[in-house]
Amino acid sequence: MHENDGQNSRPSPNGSGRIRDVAREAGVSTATVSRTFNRPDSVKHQTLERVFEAARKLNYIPDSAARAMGSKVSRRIGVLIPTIDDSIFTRFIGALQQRLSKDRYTLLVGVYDFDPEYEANELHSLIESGVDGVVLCGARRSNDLYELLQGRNIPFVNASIYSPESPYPSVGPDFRSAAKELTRYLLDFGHRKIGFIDLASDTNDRAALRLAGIVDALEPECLSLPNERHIERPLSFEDGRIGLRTLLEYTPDLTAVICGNDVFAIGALFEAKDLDISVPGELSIVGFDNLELSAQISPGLTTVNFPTAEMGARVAEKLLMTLMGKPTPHAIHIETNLIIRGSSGPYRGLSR
Amino acid sequence: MHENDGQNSRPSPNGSGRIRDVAREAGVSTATVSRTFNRPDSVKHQTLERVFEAARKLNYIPDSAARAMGSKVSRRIGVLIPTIDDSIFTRFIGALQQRLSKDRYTLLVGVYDFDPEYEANELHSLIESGVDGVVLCGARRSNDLYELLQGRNIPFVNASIYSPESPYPSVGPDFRSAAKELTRYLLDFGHRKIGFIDLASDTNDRAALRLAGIVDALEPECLSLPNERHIERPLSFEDGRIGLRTLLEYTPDLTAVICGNDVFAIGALFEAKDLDISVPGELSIVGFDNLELSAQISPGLTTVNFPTAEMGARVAEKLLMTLMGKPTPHAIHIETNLIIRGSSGPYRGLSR
DNA sequence: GATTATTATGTAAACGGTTACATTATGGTG
DNA sequence: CACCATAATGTAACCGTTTACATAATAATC
Repeated sequence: MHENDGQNSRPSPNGSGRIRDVAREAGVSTATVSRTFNRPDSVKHQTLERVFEAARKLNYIPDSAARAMGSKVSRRIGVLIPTIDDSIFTRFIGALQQRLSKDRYTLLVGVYDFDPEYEANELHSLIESGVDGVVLCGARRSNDLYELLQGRNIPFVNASIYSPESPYPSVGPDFRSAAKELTRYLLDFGHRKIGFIDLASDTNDRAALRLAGIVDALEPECLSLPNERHIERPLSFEDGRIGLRTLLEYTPDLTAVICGNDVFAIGALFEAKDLDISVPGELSIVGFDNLELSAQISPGLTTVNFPTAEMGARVAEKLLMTLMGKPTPHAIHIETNLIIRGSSGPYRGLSR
Repeated sequence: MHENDGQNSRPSPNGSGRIRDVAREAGVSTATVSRTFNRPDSVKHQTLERVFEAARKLNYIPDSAARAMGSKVSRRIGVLIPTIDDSIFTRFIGALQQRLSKDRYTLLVGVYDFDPEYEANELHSLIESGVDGVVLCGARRSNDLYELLQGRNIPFVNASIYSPESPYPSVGPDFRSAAKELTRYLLDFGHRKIGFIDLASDTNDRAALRLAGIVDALEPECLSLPNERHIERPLSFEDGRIGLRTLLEYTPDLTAVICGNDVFAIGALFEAKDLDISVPGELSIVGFDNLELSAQISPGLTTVNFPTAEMGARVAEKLLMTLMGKPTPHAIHIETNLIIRGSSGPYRGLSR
């Protein structure tokens, strides 16, 4: 009864009405074709085969825009990252992607260059693309953005930060504790004049937390972090070099530098080499993140391992749960651990 | 005459029928709202204002899926890159993105890990997302993919390769000539035992071209590149190290290594340092790409500068032209240039 | 001021799927 | 075998825009 009527069965002139073509070819209705792809177990085995065969024959690729329209769901997740030039973030989105694709979700990436205004733009653009959920980095951002998401009922997760006290869900490390631990490690080596290079802490809460953690460790020793020993720079190897030079300018007897991430730290390491400062003999340099490069370089970089791949998987899972209406922990802690390599050691006196 | 009728003017329960809400609020038809955003000069100034005001008030964000459905155009471009872990590609997509956004196009990125099968999957997924155009890397891929694109009339550009003789449009450097020039540079220093580390040349035409270029330079000198001096590895610093170790195992009197990209080269540089081989005294190491890191490291890496940011802009422009139906050159050449730094020099004899 | 060209807006039919609901086939029971 | 529960499929409305075409407003011309 459902066979081709033979008179209008050309597979559409150039690609229009496409699910209909498959339906006609297989001799079923469009609803059945749709079900075949979306809920195969609700379709009789034999019909399934016919539809698959027809789809294959016609080279059918469903139109996700139409799907999104029809179903009110796009199966797309958006993620906003501050930069794509730090492999810590590419690892993260790689892991996100991988986990999401298992549930047939697709990832849309927006990059905002650490600029809150771009971040807002990119979020709008993600929403325009119809994402079902959003992943953000950190928690510090304009209230407007949170309201935008909540107003549209778009679930989201703040990644890269662990903030149980925040009203918003989060998955990430406790940078404050990690920074404290790292600083303690340096203090135990006898370092007293410690410098700090990081991103701008006013727009970046991770940087602010690292700063707080350092102060946490310094205070019991009656030490502090004066302004001239706290440098904020944009992110690049070169800025790590600049950071170190600036620190040394004001504090020539500096004995240790904490860098908010390994990019700065590696830059500082290069600069130390060029300045003929022996590491760790005269200067200890430590970082955050544990990039692949940090293990390769020599001396190896002492750093705080930040398992962003694991974080990506956890974030994805949390978001997927939320999308399925299942409850999830409000804040998930990602463990970091101190990795000690050759770039740090006891203070051994200056040769400068 | 078009004012609210007052009885069903609630701004939609939770976000449905949205362009209608703006239309109602502004007292115009949905067509006018649509025109307001898409061809503002076809709308009377005063109406424009009213619509913008209404849109702002209702926090209107158009639904791009619906737009795509209605207009048959998504204003999305897809790009397929082999990896996101090499900053040469992040620079590239950054530049692409930037140029495309000027024309209000959005970029969708797919990563295929140098695996042709993934590449096919990702291309399907891009098409499913309704991209208006596609950017690929290199030209060597299954015919099916080309047919898929052509069958659907989706314009595309092969980036990272300059192939005027290919039937497909391309924008990129001439790796063969560049490799030849780089090799000549080493030969002129007296190097005769040269090793080569690169990606797998069977699936990667850029690697194949670099290989060909090296051979081009060696042949006139009656030299060749025996198998044991040609290593193919996946892409990572560690694989650069492995590559160098393997080369030295079979050819202990190696005097120079050409790496297909700077990641390998930097890995090799690290390995040389760990093996106490002086660079460039005992061994010259050169690469391709000119990463930020290659200038920072010491010794600085001699390499072939590959302006991927420029390439991104050119690729974007070519694709945009094509989308507007304007003719473009079939193949565009991106200039590379040799950057000489400290990692290469005359052969000065072994201490091994 | 009637007529015509031009500009601004409205009307309604697509676009390609999904899905609630209706209908038909299938299989199990007494 | 009539009856009913269940499984499989079909019908058609709907999602939020765009756009061809129709119509209304405005400007230009005589």
